[in-house]
Amino acid sequence: MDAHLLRTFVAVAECGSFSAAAAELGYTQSAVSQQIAALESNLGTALLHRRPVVPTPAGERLLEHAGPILLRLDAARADVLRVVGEPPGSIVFGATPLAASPHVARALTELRRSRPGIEVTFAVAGREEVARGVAAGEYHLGLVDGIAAPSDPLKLTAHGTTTAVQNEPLVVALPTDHPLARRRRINLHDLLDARWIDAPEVAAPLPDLRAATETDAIRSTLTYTGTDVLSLLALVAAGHGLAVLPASLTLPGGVAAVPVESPRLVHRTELLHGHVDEPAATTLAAVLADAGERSTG
Amino acid sequence: MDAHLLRTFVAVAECGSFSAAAAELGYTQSAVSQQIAALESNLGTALLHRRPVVPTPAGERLLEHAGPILLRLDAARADVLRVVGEPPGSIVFGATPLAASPHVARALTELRRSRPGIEVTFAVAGREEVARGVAAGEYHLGLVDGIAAPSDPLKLTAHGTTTAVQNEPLVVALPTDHPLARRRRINLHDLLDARWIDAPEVAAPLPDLRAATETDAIRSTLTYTGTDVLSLLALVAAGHGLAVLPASLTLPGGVAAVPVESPRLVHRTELLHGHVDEPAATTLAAVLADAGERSTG
DNA sequence: CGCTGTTACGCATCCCGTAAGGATA
DNA sequence: TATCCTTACGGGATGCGTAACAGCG
Repeated sequence: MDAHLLRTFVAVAECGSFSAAAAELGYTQSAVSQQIAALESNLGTALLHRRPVVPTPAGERLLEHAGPILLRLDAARADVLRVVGEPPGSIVFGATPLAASPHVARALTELRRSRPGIEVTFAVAGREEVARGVAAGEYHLGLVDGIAAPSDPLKLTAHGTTTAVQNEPLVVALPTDHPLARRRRINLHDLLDARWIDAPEVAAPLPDLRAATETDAIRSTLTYTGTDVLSLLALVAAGHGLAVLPASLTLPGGVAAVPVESPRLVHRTELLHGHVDEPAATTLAAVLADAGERSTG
Repeated sequence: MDAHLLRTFVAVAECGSFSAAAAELGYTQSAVSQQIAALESNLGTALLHRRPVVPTPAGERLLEHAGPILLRLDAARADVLRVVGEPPGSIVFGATPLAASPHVARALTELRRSRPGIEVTFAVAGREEVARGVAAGEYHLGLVDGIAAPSDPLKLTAHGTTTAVQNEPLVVALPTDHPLARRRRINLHDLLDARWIDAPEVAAPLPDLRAATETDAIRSTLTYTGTDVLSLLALVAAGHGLAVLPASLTLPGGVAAVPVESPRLVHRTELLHGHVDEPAATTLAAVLADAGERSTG
């Protein structure tokens, strides 16, 4: 099970085509075919159906491992190089939208204080991209949000250190003219029939809500893949569907927020960093966590 | 960064010798030398000092990643093979000592109920061994204990699914004639000057206590590497040192238990399992967790 | 000198690319 | 027939082992 075999296997599975994967990886179709054959022979089982190219159950299982393994290999390399290389002249800071908005200003203040004159780049991206980028050394620090049971960690495929920065309650965002908009609190089980907006990057991902409510009844007719929270809120205000958001978000007109009472969930923010940035990251995490404590009581 | 290069790197680092690692892996010394050279050239930095053979800082960092990567590769293979292979005719159940004693009987009852007539093997081993064995498919199920902040997960390098089974308070075990033995509760910070027994497999590991108390003052003059709890308690009764244990443990004469009030820590037990055993594991986890709830209030 | 790691060199293997073959729509 | 994956085959690179060499006690 060589690493590059896993890499091409992932590429083939993602592309759904040997030839497309070959083009993407710079191989010939023949080489890709041979590599997949080698992997299947090594494991003694078929991993892909052909025509169409779809993973077998065994292939699905391997896919679950392959991504994290390859990520960790990149993380290992990045980590070793960080030990050897000089400290970076600038800091690249990745954050998911719902993590960035409450924390970016404070993080910048702390970074300016601890490393005067240093150049900082903020990049807002999706959860997987931030986790991957921090592991691979492209970002020095990352802030990732998500929902979880109270005190549970986020389920990230992260390979550096993760530090909890903030836990805060959740709210359901709904149009102000929605019949439930004036409720004092709400139970997600009462909203199983509602229409949800599937906005995995700027709201609680629906799969997480399904897991938390232990049902797959939560359904959506509108998917929003962007990273701009205001756009999502405009959709909510226009009645296209509901979304679960952190309570601290300041909402524009037309959108009401009702605290989620059950199931017990929190919006959690975690700071990720590679090993070498550890001292700076520790104080940064402390500052952010302290701010989180104060703002959420 | 090929997987087998990592494997030989780990072996060399563990053996502290190229030739010993070569013997262990079935290579010649020359091959090992070439492999390490290839890895170092690939990463562009030295990983090992020679004579004596000791990891460089970069090598230390790589070592932190290499173990989990190799484990995960084994886990991936085991997982794929489980999908393909037939369901096992017998179940191998691994557990750490402090996880086994309260749960083994109940787990056996549940396994007998869910799979009548099935043959079950219980193996008591260290934390790393159980986590590794479950990932590699040698054990079908594993119970691992450890200490953690309340609701925090254990820090294991596990690659299957982990489910919390029990959280319970901690006690300090001390001889009945110890001056603090009649206290109603105790703060670990008051015991920094005490003498501790370093028994990582049958008591709270001292490094965890140091991390929790945020000091490295906790020191030990006696190490116990076995997996028999009673032997440790005999050492405690004889005044050789203190140990932190789960509160539910029934203590023999000569040993007193004082609840730990601060820092806030719990003794946590988690069930590990590979993917394929999921249905059985889920109900087993539920049964164990239910029992834990009842026994600890 | 004895031990251990490195370097040189030859050989087997592996792996990719080219090109031909076969299966499916 | 067109597309896509597989197979056959050749050449280059890789990687191991043998053996000679070099540093350290």
